[in-house]
Amino acid sequence: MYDHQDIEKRNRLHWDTDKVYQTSEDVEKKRCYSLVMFPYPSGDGLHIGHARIYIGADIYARMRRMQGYRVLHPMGWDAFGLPAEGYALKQRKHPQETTKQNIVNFKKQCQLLGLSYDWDREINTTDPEFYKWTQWIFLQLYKKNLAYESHAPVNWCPICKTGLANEDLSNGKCERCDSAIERKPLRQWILRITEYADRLLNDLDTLDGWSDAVKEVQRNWIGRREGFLIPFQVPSAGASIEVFTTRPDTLFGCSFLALSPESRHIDTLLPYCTNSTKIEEYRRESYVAKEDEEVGSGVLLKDVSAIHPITGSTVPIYIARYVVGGYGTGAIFASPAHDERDFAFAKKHDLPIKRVISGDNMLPDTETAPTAILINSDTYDSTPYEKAKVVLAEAAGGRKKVVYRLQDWVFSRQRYWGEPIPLIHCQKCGVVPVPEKDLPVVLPECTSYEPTGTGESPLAAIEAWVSVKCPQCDGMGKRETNTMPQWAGSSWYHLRYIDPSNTTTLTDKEKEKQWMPVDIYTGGMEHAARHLIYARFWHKVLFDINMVSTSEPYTTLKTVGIVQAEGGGKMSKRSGNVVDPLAIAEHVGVDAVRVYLAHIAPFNQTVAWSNKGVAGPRRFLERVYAMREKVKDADTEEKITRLQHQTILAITADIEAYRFNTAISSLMIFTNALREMETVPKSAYSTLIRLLAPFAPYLADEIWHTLGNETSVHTAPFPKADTSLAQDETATIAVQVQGKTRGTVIVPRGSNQETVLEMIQRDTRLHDYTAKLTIKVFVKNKIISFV
RNA sequence: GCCGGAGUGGCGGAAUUGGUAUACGCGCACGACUUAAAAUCGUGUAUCGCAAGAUAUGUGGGUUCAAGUCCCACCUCCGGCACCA
Repeated sequence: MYDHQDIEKRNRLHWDTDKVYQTSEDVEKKRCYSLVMFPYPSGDGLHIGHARIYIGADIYARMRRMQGYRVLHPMGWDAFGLPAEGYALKQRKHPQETTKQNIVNFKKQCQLLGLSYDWDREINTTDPEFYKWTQWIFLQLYKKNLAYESHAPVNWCPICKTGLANEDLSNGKCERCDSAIERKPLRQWILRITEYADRLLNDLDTLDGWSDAVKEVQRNWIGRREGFLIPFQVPSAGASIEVFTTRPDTLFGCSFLALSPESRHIDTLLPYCTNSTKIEEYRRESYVAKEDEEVGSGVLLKDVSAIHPITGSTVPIYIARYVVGGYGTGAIFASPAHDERDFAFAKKHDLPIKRVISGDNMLPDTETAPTAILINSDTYDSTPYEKAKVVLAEAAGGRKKVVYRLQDWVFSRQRYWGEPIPLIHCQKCGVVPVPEKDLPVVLPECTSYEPTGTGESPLAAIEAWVSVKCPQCDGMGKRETNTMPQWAGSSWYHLRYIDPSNTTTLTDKEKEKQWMPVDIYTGGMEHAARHLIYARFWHKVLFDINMVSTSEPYTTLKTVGIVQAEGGGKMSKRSGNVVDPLAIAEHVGVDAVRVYLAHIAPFNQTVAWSNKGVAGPRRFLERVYAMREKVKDADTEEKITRLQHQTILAITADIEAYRFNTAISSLMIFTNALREMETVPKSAYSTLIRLLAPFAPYLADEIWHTLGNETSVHTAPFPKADTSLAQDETATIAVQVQGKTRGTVIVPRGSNQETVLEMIQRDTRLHDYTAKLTIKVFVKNKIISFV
């Protein structure tokens, strides 16, 4: 038995003092920027999910380093935001203090796991020297008119007491505290991400290293739809309502208009309605959080009506919650026979349901025809419906319009623990950006930082901080008191690792060119529609202002599968089934935990933890360790040489593709082969140890030193395969009869059909099977098939 | 409902372009060592069958000399989005 704790301690010390993982800046070398999604340093410390991500990326980075690449493999802390602030509130401490403690703990845990980060490049989003540049980027967005102030209703979490972006919701609830979301008109800073929607969508096609799963999530999230804007006049109010539709072909089936409660048209029409009280009441209710919305709810706007743009007939107008405010124009025309929701509404309010497309409708007991045509549509009858879309849209005075499900990014939070938005409100000059020389705008110290719930940030109460001279007119101004969301720092942090202590710019341009884009980015799937969209957005903005040299930040993306509790299901403190990787490591050693996680399943696949399973990798490592006593300087048998080169090929390819599970299998097969030998040739063993090094860095380095090496195995060259030596000299040919495999014959590699037949004839059993049959197919080195 | 992903032994899983299904590991069984147990080492382990052999990759079809892999239909599970017009 090896003493893992002793080995880990000594080698950690040696790695540290010898700076084994320092980033090489030698531009002659091939480069590898291996980035992991940095964590929010939670009070609970590093969990098994973190471990799986970090270990995977670490295995990759370690192999690249040994292969002679200059490797940038850094780590940092995403420490602003609601979770950090919530934790501090619970502890009744200042977030600055708890964050600091948590980072110390988290960093120690990373080091225990043997992760080969270059700690000289550690970053922290809450460090003023870091968020100075987060604020700087905000100013660039502001200058480019990509940040704007709005008073429109936004998602409001009554528990977190802050406005939230759409991305922060899950099933209409607060993603953090699961409480029902309200709509609240609020002064907000919003980023115009929709301006970049098409580029965010189209450039997905250039990301060959991303999985289709992630790209699909992003495509769906962006939700690009092509349709038309159709104007409906409301003469009595002198107004015109534009509706968005993808189905102008159903215009003749229009039986009402529906407006979202958030539609500005409501304000215009309200004075002309005789039931304005009821409408206002309905509207007010819409802002309150709802568990289950009643199907078909809505109120008629009495005594105002619209004119159908083609037929000229009168169309009633409703206020209805099923129309989403932020999508399209927040107003629709309803064609109940051809839309499920319109149908439900029409049924409830007793409105006409008129079929206008043959076969395509929501009415029961009808079939859907593939080549539908218009019916009940006056002179347009018989027009194919696809064609009718354009024809009727034109007839109605409509125009083409592209809309997105993606909405602009609500970027301000009414909370304390975030980057202050670097703007000043001046009575005379309006909104004035903080001059770049005055950055960072440092988050003020305070004793009480609880959220107020009034729609104002706690910062608003810190008079001494808020009051500031206007940079333009020198008059009295007030600082913007909203802070940035949690996702700000992570939208650009990959650039700071490149040049973490630069005081004049966010990252040196020359260095940026040396390292960007990130070669391989490893993290959780849960960031597919949030961090990964935000970061791509900011990166494109930085590209447009010539701060970065590529339009995409991350070339290859690897997402990790969830580690479930023993026997399946979610780990939770409540069920007491949380697996602490470091507690397990204390018993079996870090290396065994690493090998276990690598071997257990494909990296991106969900997997259940097994306490028993982790014993296997320890056994394996123990065997590798024990074998060193049989190692002698000796010639290697051909068989072993061949297997060795095959193993190198397999493992190299597997690590490159994040197939760690099969890499470990190959390593075990090679180990088992060596174990059968009386004496193990030193060269083979040395190869084994270097192949093992990325997976089990502690034990590998320990053994490496006992083999007489002075320096670390982690700076030793990774084994290179000789393809010609990896070739088998024989081939096993499957003999199939009528599609069934009846046996095999072994022949020299590359043998022709005649040789194979000869071998079959020597085997009486196979000979009997095949004697009267003819050869249908012969594939060299693989198969011979008789019928 | 829409969009993705996946169904292979008792369990986690393996299988270049269709070419010997079940590698590797866990578990289990038996054996060796031991007074004994643990650990370790060895052997075996898809199912049925004494055997020859037959049957097996979610279900049902199809293409092919040959299908886990390709095509069609369906079922189940997981993830994402969801009153998005």
